Amino acid sequence: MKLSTKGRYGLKAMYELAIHIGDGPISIKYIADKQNIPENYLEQLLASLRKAKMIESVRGAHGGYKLLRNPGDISVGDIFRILEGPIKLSECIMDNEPDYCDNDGNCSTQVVWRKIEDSITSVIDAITLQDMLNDNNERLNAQMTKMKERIQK
Amino acid sequence: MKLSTKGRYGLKAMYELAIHIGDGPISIKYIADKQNIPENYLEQLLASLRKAKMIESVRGAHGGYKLLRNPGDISVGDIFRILEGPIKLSECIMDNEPDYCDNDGNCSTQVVWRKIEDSITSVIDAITLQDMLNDNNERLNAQMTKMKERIQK
DNA sequence: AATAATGTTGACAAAAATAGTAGGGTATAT
DNA sequence: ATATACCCTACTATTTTTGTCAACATTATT
Repeated sequence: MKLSTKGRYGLKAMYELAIHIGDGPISIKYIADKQNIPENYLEQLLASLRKAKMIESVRGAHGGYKLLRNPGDISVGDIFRILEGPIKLSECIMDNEPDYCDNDGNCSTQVVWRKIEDSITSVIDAITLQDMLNDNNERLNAQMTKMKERIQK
Repeated sequence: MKLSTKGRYGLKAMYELAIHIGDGPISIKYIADKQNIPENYLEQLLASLRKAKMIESVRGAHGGYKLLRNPGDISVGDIFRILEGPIKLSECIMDNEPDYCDNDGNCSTQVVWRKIEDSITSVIDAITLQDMLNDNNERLNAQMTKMKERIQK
C-alpha cells in the first residue's frame, strides 16, 4: 500500500507555494528544482490544482502560481482528493439498500474498508498547510537550540 | 487512492476460512466461487498466506486450507502486510539522522505521511477476523428483528 | 517591436504494477 | 487407479503511473 507520486509531488508543491506566500507568483521551474520533481509532470499536477481553484496562474514573464486561499484553509485532504481522487478503497455493490446484504462476507469486509477510509479522511482533513509550516518552524527552532547548546560547551 | 485486489481478495478469503473454522479444510474452488475470485489468482494469494504461516494446506482429495490461529488472533493488518507489503506511504531519505533535514519541505511532508500511516496501522491492527464475524452476526440479528416486526404487523 | 520567460494544452510513450491464465507436477482419499 | 485438490513457475494482458514533447498563448522587459 503506497501513495502515488501525484499526491506526494502535489503536496510538496503546495507546501512550497505556502512557504512563499506573499512573494508573488512562483514558477513551475522553481518548484520543480526545489522539490526535485520533473518539470513537465509537475505542470500537469498544477493544472489540476488550478482547475480545482486551489491555485491561480500568472502567465508570461515573471509569471507562476500562487495559492488562492490561506494555508490555514487548505488541507492535505483537499489536495489529495484533487490529485488522487476520492478516498474510496472499495465499492459496495448495495450502496442503496443499507440493511440488506446477502453476499457472504462482503458486507463484513466493506465495514473494514469504511473504517480505514474514515480514519485516513479524518487525518488528512485535519492537517492544513499552515500546520505544516508551523511544525517545520518548531523543528527548526529545536535544531537551533541544540546547536547553540553545542557551541556554548 | 485505492486498495489492490490482493488485499481485498485476501481478506475475503481469510474471512471465509474464519466462517468455516472447525469444518475441515476449505478448498480454493469453494472460496473462489463464494467470493467471486479467479481461482488461479486466489491460489497465489493463499500461497503467500501459507508461507507466512497464517494458514495451512491439506493436499489431496478433500483437501483445502484452514486457519493456523484463532480468528481473534488474526488482524486485518496481518493479512494486509503479507499481501500488500508494509504500510509505508513514502521513504525518508534521512531515516538515520533524525534531527537533521535540509530538504526544504521534505521533512514537513514526511510528518504527514507518517501520521497517515500510523492512523491506518492502528485501524487495521485493531480489527480481527473475530471482530468481523461478530459484526456480521449483529448485523444479521438486527435484520432478523426487523423482519419479525414487519411480519407481526 | 522584438525577445525571452512563462503558463496551456493535448498527444504520445516508457515503465511499472496489477491482475489474470495456463499447464505440468505432487499428494491423498476413495 | 482415479479423481480431487494443492503446488509451482512462467507467461501474458491490462491498467496505471510517470513521465516527455512540441506547438502555442501571454506578458514583462528592453
